[in-house]
Amino acid sequence: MGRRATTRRIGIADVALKAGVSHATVSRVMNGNFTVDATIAARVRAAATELNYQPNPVGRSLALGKTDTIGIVVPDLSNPTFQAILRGLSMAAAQDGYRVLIADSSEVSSEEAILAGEARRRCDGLVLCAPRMGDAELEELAPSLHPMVLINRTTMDTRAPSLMVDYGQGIQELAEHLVGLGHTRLAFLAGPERSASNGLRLAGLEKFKAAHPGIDLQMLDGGSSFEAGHGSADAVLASGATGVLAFNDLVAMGLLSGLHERGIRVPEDISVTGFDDIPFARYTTPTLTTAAVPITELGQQAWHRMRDLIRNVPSDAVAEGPTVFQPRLEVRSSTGTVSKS
Amino acid sequence: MGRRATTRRIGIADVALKAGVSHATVSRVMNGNFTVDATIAARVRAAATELNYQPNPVGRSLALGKTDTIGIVVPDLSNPTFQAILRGLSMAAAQDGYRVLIADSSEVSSEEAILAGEARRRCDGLVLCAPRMGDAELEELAPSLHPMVLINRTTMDTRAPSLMVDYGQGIQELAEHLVGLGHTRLAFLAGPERSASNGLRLAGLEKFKAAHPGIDLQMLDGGSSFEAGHGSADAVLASGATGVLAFNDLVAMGLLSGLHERGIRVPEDISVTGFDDIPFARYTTPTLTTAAVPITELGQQAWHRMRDLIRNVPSDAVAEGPTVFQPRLEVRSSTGTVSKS
DNA sequence: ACGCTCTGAGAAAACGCTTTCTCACAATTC
DNA sequence: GAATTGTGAGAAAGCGTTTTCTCAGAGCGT
Repeated sequence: MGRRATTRRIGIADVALKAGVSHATVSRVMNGNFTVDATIAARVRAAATELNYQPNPVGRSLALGKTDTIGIVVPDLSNPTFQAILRGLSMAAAQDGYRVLIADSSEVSSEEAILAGEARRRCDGLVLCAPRMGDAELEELAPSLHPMVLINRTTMDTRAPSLMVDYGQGIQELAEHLVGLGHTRLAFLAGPERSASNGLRLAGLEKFKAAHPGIDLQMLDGGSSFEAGHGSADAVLASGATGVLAFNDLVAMGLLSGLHERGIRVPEDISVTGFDDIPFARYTTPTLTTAAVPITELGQQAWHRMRDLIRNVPSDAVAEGPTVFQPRLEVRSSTGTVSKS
Repeated sequence: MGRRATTRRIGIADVALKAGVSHATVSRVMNGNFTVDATIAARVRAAATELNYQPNPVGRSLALGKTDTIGIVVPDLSNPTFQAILRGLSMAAAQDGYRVLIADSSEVSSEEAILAGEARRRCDGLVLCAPRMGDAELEELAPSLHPMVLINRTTMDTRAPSLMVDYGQGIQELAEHLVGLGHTRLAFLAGPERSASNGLRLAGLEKFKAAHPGIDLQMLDGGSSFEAGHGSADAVLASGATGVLAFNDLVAMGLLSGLHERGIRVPEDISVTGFDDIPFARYTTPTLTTAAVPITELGQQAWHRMRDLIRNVPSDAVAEGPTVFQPRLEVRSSTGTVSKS
């Protein structure tokens, strides 16, 4: 029996005593159950407001079997993409009276499973962003995590909706855009090796290569951060490419900065593209050509799917298969026609 | 009928049954209470792992009177500053096994009080970022929110630690920096009228004016966003100022962009400073001179203070008065010597 | 007047756990 | 050998709600 050191919060019993009724009746009044006589209800309400009574959510949760809270597992809270997902999710959930609990796995993918389970148990559902988690592990975990919404992953467990971004299509459009500007030597600054979304980009680029045999496309190791992009400047220059597809906007911005330091002009000497269209992409110099992903909206959608799951909306009333978000080519000024040299 | 909708989660009773002991004993074993015979403990543990038993956190919370969760109220999750605080807080709290619950007030300050109370009741403590909340309201609310840590606010309730950033000092240093470069006509792009941190900046600038009677310092209405800065470009030009102190980095970046569009060179024609040193500040063109606030560290500190509160560390063992973070002048290339014109 | 349904409110049983209480049994002491 | 300690585990009492069960008493028809 947990004894609180601090002054006991006022509970339903205090209100009941003050109103001269049983706590059952207080509960009924508080929950708008109308099988209570109007005068008594008024008396209870008066007592409640006078004592400033607020029901204890933990007791409530235990009795109702729900917490009005959903969890989100993110690999890295400093990444603008996950920040945006979190924002969209949190705002949409708040509209329906739900709160969001954060579980940041700090890129430690070995912790992800435990973290996810922990968070799930505390909440009514889980949004999982785990780009590095192995397929097998995800598959094994999925049933125990339901209700769950997946971001950029899929699973055999058909109960778990997936929200995907078509990175393959987006990167192809960016590549096509560069080709349209006359570029024939391209380079892709790849993201983290094991990242699922990097895989999708690579697959897209394979298709692109098949469709454009004449184009030279080199693969360069990169990363997913500013620093990675900044550090790749020399490798990019060495590659001789005139058009560079960065893994994402962060990397592109780092690259922009690295090239600037070396006196390379963008887009006159080299064209650079990003991916995601993070808020800052339109304010870089030059402004960044990128593939815009409606990421806040994705966060919102994640909540809507989750809501359907929680409310047990029959699955046939809901789109089956993953929901795919199409990136939109956003041409700005970091790309231009190839310079003849 | 296919599968049963209600697959009851396995609870302590199942483990007790399987191990042939009472649930009290299971609880003892799970909590490392050593008054249990070793062989029985082993049997219980075996049963627990076999059934993959995980204690229900809600039941646990109710019994223990704690949730291992803290809440944070932020006015706007899209603001990089609050994102950074959240990140620092979340990571530090995670180290000690605590999770963070988000309550985004979406700048609706009328909702802040209810939101804060709601979040507080669900959690063991609350970190409050409410720059717009009225002093009186905060004062009234404070006792009911304890344990609480305040960001950039103070209250008479001495139990609530405050973490403050010395915006006044920071803005003075930036102004001094500009004066040192030869600027005599300055402008301050003010933030939101009712924002507490804007007030601190204004107070700092008053001191600055007193110390530098010869300097012309104009106050311009601005805001706190990119768009606000972008939209102020004309007003800035009209002011004739050669050095502009923007409310924060976001505003500065917007201004940079607006000036760029108008063909104004920075820092040759106009010097611009920001505030905060958000991650992107070092990647703008030109890179942004700003006052660096150790904001992630502030988030971390917020947790440490909260932890002391929760653990009931005697207040005399802890620094009294608000903890003040000093911004550090970060000179980059958006400021330069004044051009003679 | 007598049984009948209805209404409304208290008593009590969940919800899933922790922890105090209690007591049987074995191990010590005089 | 009886009284006295320990030891360890079950029974039960919380924690603060919601909700089912139960049952007085009022209103109605015959």
